[in-house]
Amino acid sequence: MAANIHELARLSGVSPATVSRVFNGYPDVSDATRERVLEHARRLDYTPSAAARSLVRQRSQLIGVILHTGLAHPDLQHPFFQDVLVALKNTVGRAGYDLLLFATDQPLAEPTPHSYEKRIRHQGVDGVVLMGLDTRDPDLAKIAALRIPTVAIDTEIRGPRAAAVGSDNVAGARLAVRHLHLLGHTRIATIAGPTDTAPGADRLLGFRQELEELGLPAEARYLLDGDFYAESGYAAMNVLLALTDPPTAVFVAADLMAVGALRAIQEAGLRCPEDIAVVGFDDIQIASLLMPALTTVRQDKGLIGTTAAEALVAMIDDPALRPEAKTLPVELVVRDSCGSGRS
Amino acid sequence: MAANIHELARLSGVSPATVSRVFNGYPDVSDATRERVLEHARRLDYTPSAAARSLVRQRSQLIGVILHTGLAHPDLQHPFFQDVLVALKNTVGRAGYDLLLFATDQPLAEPTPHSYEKRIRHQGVDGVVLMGLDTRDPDLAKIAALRIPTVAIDTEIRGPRAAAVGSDNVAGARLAVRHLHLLGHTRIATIAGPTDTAPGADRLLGFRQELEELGLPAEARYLLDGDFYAESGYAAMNVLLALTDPPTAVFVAADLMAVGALRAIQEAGLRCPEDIAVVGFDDIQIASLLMPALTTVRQDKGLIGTTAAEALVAMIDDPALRPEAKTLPVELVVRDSCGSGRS
DNA sequence: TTGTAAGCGTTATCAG
DNA sequence: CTGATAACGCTTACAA
Repeated sequence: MAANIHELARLSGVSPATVSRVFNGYPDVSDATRERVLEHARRLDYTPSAAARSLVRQRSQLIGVILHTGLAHPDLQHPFFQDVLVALKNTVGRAGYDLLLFATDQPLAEPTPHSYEKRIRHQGVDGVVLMGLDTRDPDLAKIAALRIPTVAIDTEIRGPRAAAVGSDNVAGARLAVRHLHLLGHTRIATIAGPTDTAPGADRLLGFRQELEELGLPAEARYLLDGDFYAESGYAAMNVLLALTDPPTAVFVAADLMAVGALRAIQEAGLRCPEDIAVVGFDDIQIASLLMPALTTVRQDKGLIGTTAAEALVAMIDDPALRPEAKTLPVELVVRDSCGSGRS
Repeated sequence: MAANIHELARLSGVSPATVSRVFNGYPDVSDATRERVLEHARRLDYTPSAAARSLVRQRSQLIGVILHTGLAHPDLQHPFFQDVLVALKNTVGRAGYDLLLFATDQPLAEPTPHSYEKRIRHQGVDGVVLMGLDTRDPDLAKIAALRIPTVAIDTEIRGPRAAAVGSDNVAGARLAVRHLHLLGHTRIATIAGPTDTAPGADRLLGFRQELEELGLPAEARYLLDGDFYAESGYAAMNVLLALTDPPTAVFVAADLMAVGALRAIQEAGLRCPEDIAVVGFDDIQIASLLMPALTTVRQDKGLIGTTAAEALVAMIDDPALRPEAKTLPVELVVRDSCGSGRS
């Protein structure tokens, strides 16, 4: 059915080698020959086989993407990842790569490769992008040891060919806290993300650092845990509101959690920002349309994806390149949920 | 570096053919041999090459996923698609397939395959999933003509090996309208999705059908267009509110648009549901945490993904299987945004 | 500028 | 139960 290079060569009256040259853009083919081959290719609707090409070239033109989608952290479902994925897809696409999304890591029939690290080698991907992996995920080290160009998003990673890309979570958290303090708040709480993720840990770190710099105490009861998802923000805020001396402001480490927090506030008959100010993190699509519009720390998700893609392609192109971690700037977007100062 | 089957065969003292048998789970290998091969494989950390295997088997164990991510419809960014993608990934993963996410279709260097249809053939994917394609996208027909097992999500498609999977959008819309009418509403508007998408068109159709069945007029000024995203819901609702006789209820064809609509209502100093009732569609993660909690038509996104995956795998396994369109049931989830009846 | 031929790492067919 | 051997479709020296 599908024509191959021999068939096309035969019809064009040339050798397969010449056809190959044409399709790989080699200059040393006469224009006449090139035209003839291209013409026949069009008629045959010829498309070279990626498998055959990968085999001989030892290059797959594939970027493996690993998203941890365990039950505990269904990360692909977090809006953050979609934006990054789109940017990634577009940028590597421009460089001639496609994305291979690794499917479940549940054990399959025995001899089938199932660990991420095996799958990476099995598919012979030219580069790897890691998203949503816990900082201490055992796969991290195994993958880094592969010496395949790797970029980890929002995760620390060490290895000769591995780089991390992420937002400046510490600075972002500090920005948020500082802003709240500037507005007059001193009883500032946080609803943190999981501390076994880099964003979770770093945003908490920034929260503490800024509190300390401002001379404010970091009280344990003002320090709640969430999982980055909406329900956990709702639950945590309810705990805060039940305190005898609830905070007047809360730094919520993710917008999605802030949605839940906002609801808890309103359900309690309180108002945001009058009774309690909220600052989120991420600037997801709906942040500006919530009531009140959410003040938040904006991550440039597109830039994260683009940066990761570019770093990856650069590493693939230059085997000697030693990757460096990239921390991208964030920005405080002031809207209504933090009010304009304590009255 | 990476050991191949010959190396492993040599070390194990058998032929490559036997190693192949072991790794493909053929029964006709003595236990002793099998053990020996497996043992050496472990020591070598051997992983078979997907490219070589695809080449000889003419099977890639890859499912191509195409998401239309044009500027007009950044569909991957819609929460709906993430959930579907996760379910898809898990289900096909269990059957031994990985997902190939096709990157940008912007033209690349000339001879490189760039149209989706070419890329599908280039990669030799065993099946294709289409998401977010407009009903009349020209790629649709080309892909369907490929005779590669294909499943289109939320898009009509015709072809011997192509099936559509989607929610019952018509029934869902009717459910919503009927519910509003039951609550006493007669001036019911809709903020529709793009009518060149199946969900957009069908939800509008259902809206109209139910209105007609209820003997209610479908007035043009109560019929607004949106693009499934939040901002468009905000804009459309503002138009509705500016009418001299605004509707008392609105069926919004997507939850994300409903978020915007809710904000417009509140900004106008009106209350939902007291002044205007809202019913959404999708039941996205935050729907239950909005204020008011959103009444909506729930799609089972996981089921859509799973169903698509299963249909695809079934088609791949059985070349004679004629696919049939699958329309999955939806469910009205009553929360607070529609009130409990007109007072 | 073009052709020949070897080889990329597997699997499948056919003997034994 | 196991081993040769011939593909699979392409690229790439090396020759011409």
